[in-house]
Amino acid sequence: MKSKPVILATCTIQTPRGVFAAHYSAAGLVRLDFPCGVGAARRLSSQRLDAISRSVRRWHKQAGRAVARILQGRLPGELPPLDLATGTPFQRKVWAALRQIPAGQTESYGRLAAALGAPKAARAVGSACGANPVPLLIPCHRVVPAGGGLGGFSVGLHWKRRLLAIEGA
DNA sequence: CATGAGATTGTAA
DNA sequence: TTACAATCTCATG
Repeated sequence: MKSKPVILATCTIQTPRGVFAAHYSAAGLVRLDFPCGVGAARRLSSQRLDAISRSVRRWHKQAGRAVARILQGRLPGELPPLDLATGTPFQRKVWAALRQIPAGQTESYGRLAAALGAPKAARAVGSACGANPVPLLIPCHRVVPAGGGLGGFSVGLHWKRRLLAIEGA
């Protein structure tokens, strides 16, 4: 039985680049939403921070600081715990590998696949990247096609370009 | 160098 | 079981 984690709180993160939304379960950060495009103000069921548990407040503080730092081209610092219960075993392996790519550096889908012991699963790795629920913190933007170009990005290619530029890659 | 077809893997419906 | 996806590689012109 695979069940989705229960979201306890949805909190916003204000940045010069827009408003992010972070969703938390009892285990940690479940998902990070990017600012949704053209001012289409999507309603967020955010709750008052003071009505939430102590741990969520701490996590949100860490998440907010990490996001802000990354957007400034600095290292994220300490991250909140991530609740990746939604992912399949393969996806979690991919996400774990993503977190080991240092800032300013890029990997190809194919090389990542090889690192996971499945040299021919490049395309599957791409799918797993697209399923990453916590972009930015899990740096899926550092993965590009072996043949050049940018590949794809779930939240919009302009973000991928922007993030890579910020990190100087 | 640009382009296209075929191979290949993991996932959701 | 089928169809799809943020790929790769190799054969051509």
